[in-house]
Amino acid sequence: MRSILHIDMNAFFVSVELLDRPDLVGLPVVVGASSDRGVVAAASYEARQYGVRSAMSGAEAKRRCPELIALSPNHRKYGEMSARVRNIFERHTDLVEPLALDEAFLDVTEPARDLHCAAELARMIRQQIFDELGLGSSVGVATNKFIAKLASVDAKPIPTTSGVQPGPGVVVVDAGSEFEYVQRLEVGRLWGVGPKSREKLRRVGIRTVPDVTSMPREVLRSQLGDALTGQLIELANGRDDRPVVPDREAKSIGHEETFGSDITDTESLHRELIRMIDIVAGRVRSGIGGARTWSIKIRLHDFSTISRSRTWDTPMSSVSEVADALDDLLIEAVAARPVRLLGVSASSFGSPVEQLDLFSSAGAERGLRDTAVDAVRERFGGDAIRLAGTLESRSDEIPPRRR
DNA sequence: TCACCAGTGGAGGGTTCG
DNA sequence: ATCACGAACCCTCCACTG
Repeated sequence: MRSILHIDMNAFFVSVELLDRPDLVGLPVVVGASSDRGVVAAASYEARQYGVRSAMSGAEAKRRCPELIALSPNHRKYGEMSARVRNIFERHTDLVEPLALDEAFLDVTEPARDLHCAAELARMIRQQIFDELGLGSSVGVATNKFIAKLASVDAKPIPTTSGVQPGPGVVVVDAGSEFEYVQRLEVGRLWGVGPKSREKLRRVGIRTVPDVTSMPREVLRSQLGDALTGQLIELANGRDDRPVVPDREAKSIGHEETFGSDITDTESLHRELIRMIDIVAGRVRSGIGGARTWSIKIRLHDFSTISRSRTWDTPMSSVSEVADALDDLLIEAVAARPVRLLGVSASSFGSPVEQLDLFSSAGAERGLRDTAVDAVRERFGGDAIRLAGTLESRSDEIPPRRR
């Protein structure tokens, strides 16, 4: 029997900001949404009393709470604080799996023999986070990841119209009561069921978790496919044997941007492509070195999305070689239509095979050049060198659409 | 020549989550 | 027309291999 904790920081981005702004404690504060086009990244519980939620547009949030205070985000600060929180986790176990900056699973089966020891440990960790960092958190304690994650929601503070109730902080779901615990839920709360799957399930009369457990497997499979069906049945029964995996390796690295206004000319498109490959290639080189598969993602004016990819036999990280191949795919796929978004991503990582490059002098030169570019940027900053293809017409650059 | 099997991997489209 | 971004994962089709 495992002991799993799901720890979730309360209103993380806002709470971190308030450490530097104690004058704002107790007020409706959000991070993000500083312009009307932006969205709320995090909301204080006081703001939530007004119905302000994360992912809400800034305009909507201001409408619900006119005296709302909007702070601009500072991701570096959140990353640093997240590392300090993680540090506290790692005093208690090596089995820490971060889900996001503000969330992690801990497998504490080793230090805590049963769930009640685990709950004691959870209270200690919460206390340490509060004492050392001044931040609030909520913990779910259970025998598996899914139930622990659900329980941490129940551990949260409760915003009501008459004030913020503290919330229990730690919630334990006892071994053996997992099934009962999930039966009360709506089907959309199951991990992997988003708006699309929910609608499919609704069409065959499934709205709640008990509906899932009473439905023949074949009906589910016809709607959702094999993988999701298997997972759904497990979760609906309160079972989840996924392990806590620390140090998950990234399987892809990408970058995408929505343009301030749609791009219509091939020249600008080409320039943006090079710029994005350059960004991704830099991250790829600083990681494992190269990637065999490079993909582009295109969103057209009408929101339709196209992806194209090319896979090489050996890992690639040379901007110009990748660009040569992707540019053809891009021009062909776009077919002169207006482009709203462009993205580049790399996957199938491996270290580039040096010997192969050395036999082609052109390849070797390119490899050396990219490495030299990285070295200069390391010393003088990211803007010290920009690829020639991205230099033209900085003046007519369109402002970013977001924020 | 056709059909089949199982496994693998690429391509392209899509969903979900934070 | 739900907002943008980054990442993981899934499905289907298809080609190739033995």
